[in-house]
Amino acid sequence: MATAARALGGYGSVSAAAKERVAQAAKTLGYRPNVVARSMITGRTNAIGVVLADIENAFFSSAVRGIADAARAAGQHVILANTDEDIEKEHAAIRVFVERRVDGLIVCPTDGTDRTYLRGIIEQGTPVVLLDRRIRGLRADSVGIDNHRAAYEATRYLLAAGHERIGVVTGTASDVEAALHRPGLVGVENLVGMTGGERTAGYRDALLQAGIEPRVDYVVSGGGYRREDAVAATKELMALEEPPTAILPLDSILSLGVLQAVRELGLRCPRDVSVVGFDDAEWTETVTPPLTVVAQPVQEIGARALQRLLSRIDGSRQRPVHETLETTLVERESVGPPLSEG
Amino acid sequence: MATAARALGGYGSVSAAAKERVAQAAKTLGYRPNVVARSMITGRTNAIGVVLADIENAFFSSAVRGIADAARAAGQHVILANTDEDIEKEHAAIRVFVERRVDGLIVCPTDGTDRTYLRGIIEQGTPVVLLDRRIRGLRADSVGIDNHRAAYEATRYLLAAGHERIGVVTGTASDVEAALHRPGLVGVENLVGMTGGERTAGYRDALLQAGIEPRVDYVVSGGGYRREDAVAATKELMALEEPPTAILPLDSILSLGVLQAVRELGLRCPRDVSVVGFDDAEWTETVTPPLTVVAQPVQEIGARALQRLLSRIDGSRQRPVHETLETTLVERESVGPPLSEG
DNA sequence: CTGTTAGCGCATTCAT
DNA sequence: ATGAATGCGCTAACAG
Repeated sequence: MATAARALGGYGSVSAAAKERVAQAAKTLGYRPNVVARSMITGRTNAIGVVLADIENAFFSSAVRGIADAARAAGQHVILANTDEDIEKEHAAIRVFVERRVDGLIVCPTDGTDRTYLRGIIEQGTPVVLLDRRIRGLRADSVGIDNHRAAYEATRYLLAAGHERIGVVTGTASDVEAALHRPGLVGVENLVGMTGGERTAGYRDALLQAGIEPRVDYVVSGGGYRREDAVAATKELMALEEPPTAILPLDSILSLGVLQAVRELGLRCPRDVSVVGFDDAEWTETVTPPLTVVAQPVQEIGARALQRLLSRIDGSRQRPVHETLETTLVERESVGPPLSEG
Repeated sequence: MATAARALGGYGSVSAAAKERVAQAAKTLGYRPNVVARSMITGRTNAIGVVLADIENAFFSSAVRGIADAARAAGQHVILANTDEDIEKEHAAIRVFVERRVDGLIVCPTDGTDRTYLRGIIEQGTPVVLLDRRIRGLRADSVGIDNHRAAYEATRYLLAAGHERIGVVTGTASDVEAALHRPGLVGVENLVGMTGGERTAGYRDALLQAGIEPRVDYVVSGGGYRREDAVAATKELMALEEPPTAILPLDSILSLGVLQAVRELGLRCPRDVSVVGFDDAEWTETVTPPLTVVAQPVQEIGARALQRLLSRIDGSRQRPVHETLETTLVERESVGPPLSEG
């Protein structure tokens, strides 16, 4: 009888009495609904796919934590895929997820992602929310921070401390690196889906507003987002004829690299170089000196992304919204006055 | 015709010619197999559930990375659940996973897990592999390190440096804390599923072997696995009449707390206190001083756990094996000679 | 409100 | 080697 099914499935209308009896019977029989069969009918799997660069990276693991908590509250499951910033892996992961019939996707696209692939997925009916990165011209919500503004404020903070020669250590993929090196840093913000681009633009504009001409050789990238890359980049920076007196690494791993390079060069922070990092990792107040950072509400970014995805899954058809959460500049001890010429 | 199904599903026998034609037709029609329907028939979902305390913790995110890589190679998907060391959440997560018909489970049980719950799951037919922690009397494989030996060696290293008063900062849940405080630390290793217990036993035995009587007041727990707990625990330790000259924090977050406390107390490491931590987190060589640690091959632990799970899923019925991977003592600069009495 | 019927898309019999 | 028929466990649509 279908009444039993209705009672157990929680749909249609069932009398309270019947519902009670069915629940009782189900318990004694040890009945467990078959979720797979249900999914086949309803077309919903209650699973959402999360596609990111690397779960080992603290930024992503915090984001996933936020997503997972919100998902659990909504009865959704989180499936994970790492891309290592590799576009092939990203596409493969997404393809497999839609084949698996996930209800929706949260993706943090790799630098320079082509927007057409994701466009196809969306048009085909799988809702997508972008996390951290944002792709212009794509009908997808996104949740992140105002990267331009965050970098702008960090730079102004350094400027206010008296620094005029400020270096940036970024982790741009090599194929867009060239674009990063145009005179005056013109157009960096247009690099597709690049937080690094937007942040560099914020840095540039703060400089410009202070009447300082941005120097191309002050923006360096080690090629990847690994610490060794940042170490090399920092050494390159400090080997310049006029080395910067302050450095702005664009994520937490890069900050670690900058700090390491500073130490390896026999320099001291903040006496010889000041540093303002991105992301308030667990170790930021334990390193020497405690690191001043731009903190993002990472868990909340994840939670909001899931929220947005849910409303899309529930059929929301409003035009894409780009949600931007507030960052905080956490002042610690890695910024001091610039070293006077010596 | 069933031939098409056979060709696409890759089972039964099909002539090469037919296979070719079917593949062609499938491509032009844009056919995508319905994984959900397939799962209903085969009973396999190609998904494995991973249950751990907190994905934000570097140990777990590395383990998940290892699991995910191995899973991808095997065509399996990884579903995540965080328990926050809460037994209720752990049970709930596991229940939902088996209801979802995952092919298997990798679980890192919370301290003091009752073994009966998992036993039920296993007997009911879902393979389980334990990660990091291990539960005696449970018919499940486990993958981790030799906790006793790792702590034993770390302690001997400290002993060799001349330390005789060595403190331990652990993160035991409060309900088993009492057991940690028996005179002579007798029986700590029997605490169910506790890496902390085994490690404390290793510490105790190294002391004993050196002819030093273990002191109960040198083993402290802040109650949880948070940094603040370790800060408090360390301060408690250093406030003793005869404070230890070296400290052994039992995981990376706790190490951070110990380092922070040392600094807040105005002490210097290793001049005033030496420290040997567990787990080679990304920041260990960037803090001051670079931290000497017992490193575990965490990604590999995850990968091996998945491997073991797969062979169980494929029907292996051999008796449970407990796999133990090698640890490495990474010497850096946080250990020096003990501070002479003064 | 409840019972009956049909069918989701596939894998697996059984024939041929 | 192939085609036809059956059923996995459930929900949806319809009748009563």
